Amino acid sequence: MPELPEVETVRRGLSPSFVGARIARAEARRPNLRFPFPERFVARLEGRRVQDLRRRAKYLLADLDSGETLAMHLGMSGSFRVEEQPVGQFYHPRGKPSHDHVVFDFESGARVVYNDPRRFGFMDLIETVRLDKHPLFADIGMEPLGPEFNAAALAAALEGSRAPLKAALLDQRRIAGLGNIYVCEALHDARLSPMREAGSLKRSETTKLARAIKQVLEAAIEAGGSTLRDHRQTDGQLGYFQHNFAVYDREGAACGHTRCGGIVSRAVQAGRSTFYCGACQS
DNA sequence: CTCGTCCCCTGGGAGC
DNA sequence: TGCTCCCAGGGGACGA
Repeated sequence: MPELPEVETVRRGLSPSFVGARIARAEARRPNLRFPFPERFVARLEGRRVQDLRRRAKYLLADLDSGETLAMHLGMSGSFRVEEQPVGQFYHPRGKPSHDHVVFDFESGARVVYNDPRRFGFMDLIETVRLDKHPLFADIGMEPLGPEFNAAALAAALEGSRAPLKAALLDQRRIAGLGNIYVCEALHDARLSPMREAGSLKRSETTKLARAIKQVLEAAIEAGGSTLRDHRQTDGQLGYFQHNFAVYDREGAACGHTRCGGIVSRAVQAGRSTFYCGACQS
């Protein structure tokens, strides 16, 4: 599910519950998600106050007053929901598995539940001062909404890459937080072919692309992210940026660019769908 | 190194 | 209805 805009939407939704709050009780309802939970996971959470809730790439980072940071990745299907009035312990509609895997009960009485049917998400506890050097974060590239991101920085990140543009933009070591949806959308916005060799862009093209990436991400955050099936804002609301997709999941539809007249195509790159307009993206 | 392929897992939708 | 097959927002482990 979640790319940068969805994770940022979740961060904003969770902040009122997390920041400044103390975790009175935590619960992991299984030993692992994609990876095992860290040693003594629950014990290291209980009694801790959350000092800040940040985002880096597609990770949520809750800084605890113990000097550790709870790093959370939502994988493909992870979501959080906030229950001001906890609904109950093991509510399984129609007996189906709930996929509620982690529960945070705060002193305030608020409950935050992490749900993840596919369990591609994971959580870890990392010493805060060493976070940037941790293997999960050491190689992650620049934030596209950060102050250091511009056409020159993008050009530098793509320089020398012989990979298709699509694959290079998905590579978290070059740029952080982009996924399949927003890469497709940004490339269409910038009228660049996903098949272009990443290192071959001219300066005018990296300028257009940098602008498109920022614009698409900001618009998606504004819309509360995109809900294809799983993504919810933490209050249960759907995101609605999917209604603004120009190409993603729109194979056969008309290209929205003025006077283009092209049709959206689907191709497979690196095992994943790429949506683009062959008429105006070059 | 850098690239492409496969795989982890569950559920939803299409097609028969 | 109920199969079966295909596909899905991420990214780590491989092998070439």
